[in-house]
Amino acid sequence: MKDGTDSKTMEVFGFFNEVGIINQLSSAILAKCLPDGVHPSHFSIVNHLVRMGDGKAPVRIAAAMQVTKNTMTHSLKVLEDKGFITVEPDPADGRGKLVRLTDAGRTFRETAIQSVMARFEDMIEPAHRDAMKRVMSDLILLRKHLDENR
Amino acid sequence: MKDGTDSKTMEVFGFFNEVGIINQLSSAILAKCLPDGVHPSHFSIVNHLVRMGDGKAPVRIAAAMQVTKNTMTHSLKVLEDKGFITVEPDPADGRGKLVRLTDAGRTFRETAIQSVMARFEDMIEPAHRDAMKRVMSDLILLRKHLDENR
DNA sequence: CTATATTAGTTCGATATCGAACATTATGGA
DNA sequence: TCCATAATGTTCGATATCGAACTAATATAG
Repeated sequence: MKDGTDSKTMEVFGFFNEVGIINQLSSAILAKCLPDGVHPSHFSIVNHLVRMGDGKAPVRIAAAMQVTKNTMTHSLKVLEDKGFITVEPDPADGRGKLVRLTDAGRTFRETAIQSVMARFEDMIEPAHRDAMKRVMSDLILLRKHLDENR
Repeated sequence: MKDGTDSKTMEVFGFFNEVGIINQLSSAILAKCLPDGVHPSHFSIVNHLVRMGDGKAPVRIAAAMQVTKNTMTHSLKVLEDKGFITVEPDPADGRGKLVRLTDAGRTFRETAIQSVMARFEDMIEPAHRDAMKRVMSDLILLRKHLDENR
C-alpha cells in the first residue's frame, strides 16, 4: 500500500512470497530428516524415480526436477557414490545413460519418508491437512500453467 | 498408490511438491528479470526492506528471509557493492549494524517489479489470479503454522 | 551419403548457501 | 562489580546450483 505498488502486483508477489516461505520451511524440515551428506534435492530424485519408474535418462530427470543437466550430473554422482542408484550407458543411444534405483535407494526413501512423517505427526493437525486438500487443485492448475509457459 | 505410500503421506508430500515446483518456476522467472549478478535472494532482501522499513539489523533480516547469518553477511556485501544499501554500525549496540536502503536500491526494486509484472502480463490470466486469491488465506495459515513450529 | 544441426552428458569457473568455529559486545545473576 | 551466558557479525571449508563451452553421438536436410 504505502509503497505505491498496485493491487495486482501485490497479489501476485504475495502469492509467490507465501509459496517461497512454505517451500523454504518444508525443505529445512526435510533436510533435518535426511542422513548427513544427503540433500533434499537428492531425496527428490530418488522419490521421483520410485514414483515415476526408473530406467530414465539423466536429461529426463533433470527436466522433471527443473534443474540443469550439469546439476543433475553432479547429483547423480553423489547418489551413485552412496549406492542409491546405478548409472549405465543406454544400449539404444550411444550418447545417453540410464539411471536405475538400487535396493539401498528404495530403502533410503522409505526411511526418509517415515522420518519426515514422524516429524509431521506432532505438527500437522487436521485443520492443516484440510487446508492442503483445499488448495491442491488450484496449486496444480497454477503449476501446470507456469510449467507450460516458462 | 502402487508404491505403498499411505494417503496422508501422499497428501502432505503432494502439497509440498506442488509448492516446491511453483517456487522454482517463479524464482526462475524472477531471475531472468533481474540485472546480471543480482540473485532473487538479493531482490527479496531489498523488497523486504522497502515493505517492512529499513534501518534493520542483519540478523533480523536473516530471520525474516529464513537464511543463516553468514549467508546474510554475504548477500549484504553484494548489495552494498552494488550501491543498493548502506551498512553502518548500530550506535545503540556495539555488536550490531544497521542496514539502510539507498535511492538506487529503491529504484532497482521498482524496475525489477515492473519487469516481472510485464513478463506476467502475457502469462497470468484472470483464472490464475482467482486461483491465487482463493488459496492465499490457506497458504498464510500453513505458512504461519510451519513458521511457529519449526 | 554427406554436411549440418541437434541432443546427451561433462567440465569449468562463479555464486549462494550452510554448519561450525570464532571475536566482540551485552546482559543478568552471584 | 564481575563472571557466565547469550547475541551479533564474520571467517572458513564444503556443497548445490548455474551458465557457457566442450565432446561425442544421433538425426535431418540436400
